Amino acid sequence: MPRPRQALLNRDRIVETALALIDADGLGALSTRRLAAALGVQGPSLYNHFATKDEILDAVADSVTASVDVSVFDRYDWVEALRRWARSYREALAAHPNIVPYLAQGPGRRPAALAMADAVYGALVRAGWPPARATHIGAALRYFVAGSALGSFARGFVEDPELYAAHPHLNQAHRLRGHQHSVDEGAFTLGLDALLHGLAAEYARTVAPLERGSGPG
Amino acid sequence: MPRPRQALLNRDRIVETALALIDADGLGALSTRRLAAALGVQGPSLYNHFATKDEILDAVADSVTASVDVSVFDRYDWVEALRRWARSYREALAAHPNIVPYLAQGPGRRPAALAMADAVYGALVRAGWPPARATHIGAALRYFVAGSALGSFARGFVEDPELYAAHPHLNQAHRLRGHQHSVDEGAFTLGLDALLHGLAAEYARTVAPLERGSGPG
DNA sequence: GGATGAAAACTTACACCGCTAGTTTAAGGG
DNA sequence: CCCTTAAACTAGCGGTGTAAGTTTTCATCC
Repeated sequence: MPRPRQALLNRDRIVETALALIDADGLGALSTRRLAAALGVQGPSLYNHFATKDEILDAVADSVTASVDVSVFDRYDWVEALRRWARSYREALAAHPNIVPYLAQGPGRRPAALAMADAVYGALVRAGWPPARATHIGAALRYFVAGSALGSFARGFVEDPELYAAHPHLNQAHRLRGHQHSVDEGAFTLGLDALLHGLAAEYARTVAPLERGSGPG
Repeated sequence: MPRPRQALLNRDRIVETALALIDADGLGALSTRRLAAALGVQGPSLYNHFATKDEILDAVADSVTASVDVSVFDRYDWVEALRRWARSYREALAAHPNIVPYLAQGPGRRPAALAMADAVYGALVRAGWPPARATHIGAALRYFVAGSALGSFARGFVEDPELYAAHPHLNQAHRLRGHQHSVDEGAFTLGLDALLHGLAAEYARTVAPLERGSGPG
């Protein structure tokens, strides 16, 4: 089949299908030939639309990042905005956990990831945090969110009671998988609350005193 | 070459060499053939010592986990123990960042990872945290540590000023790579302090009141 | 409106991948 | 001493990313 009258592929369709395959079978199971087959096409045809497989993965990763709500930074104070952003970020990643190891390498050159970094950093500086501190806070939150989405904590444990016999405190660990959602959710909420609580305390101690009277007016 | 008089391979040598290759060239660059070549041997010979490549990676991951200091849980109160454990954990991972995506999938059946989970969970329960809460705390800390080691935050940004021109707050982002260590370290310290501060606050509110008078005596 | 060049599919092919099967020889136990 | 097991080998299978070159169609310009 030479050039068809109606193009069979376009970047969006490739990205959508790739994400679906990654969700279904994992990052390792995505090959150019399998992806092409799912699109009704031969493997090398993809290279008319993307230069490398990594470029496809970049586009997939950015499509996930794009679904994170960063508008919260315009509508809430920095603590509440961070809380809502972190939740939205985690939801976006948890919906596609298999792409997280790739995505977590950093924003690189992905536009949605850069826009998100910009929004977070900007909001923190606007709130009065010194630039270096704002960077640290953004990084710390990203650490936590990425870690929480990277692999389910609960799914990391095997459903085999015998395995835990030698470990005195893990005798219930084989049940974790059954409570995966509540474990992962509870850990995330606890950690996020603790992090924000701690950050608010530092803000009150180091930033707020300087802010008083330095506002507009 | 048939069975040699002196065995050329053993599991430890394979694991060491694999870790060195992963450190040097990344997880993706480790192939059985390359690993074998580095050991002066043909690819399939590895399968006399490990059943699959994943089994090799499991052993590599566990050798990294094994260097985490969990003795702190016997020597310090829970807050200080968590702080020191998290630092030791992060140091271990940050020394071999390329294996982290694999390792972060959870303990699975790896003995050192299980021993670590046991120590953390046991110490928290001993301190009076309810079991479910202890699980959450261990998970939250692991999220944060794994996220921080997964990819350097600073290294996630490209050293190309033009890329950030469109983002009003990122005009200094291209300098992040140059301050990688201080950025990553600062973010980790800030986040860890905030997390522990928040946890201590919740402990004082919910656990400590019950502990009073319920100790051995 | 016919020539021209780019675009989008194709086929073929290369080097590499994880791993299996079968072979050879040495080591070690009865 | 024999026999099993172990540890290296070679050969090879099906799969991978992607480069190269082919064919045909579409869009554009004189």
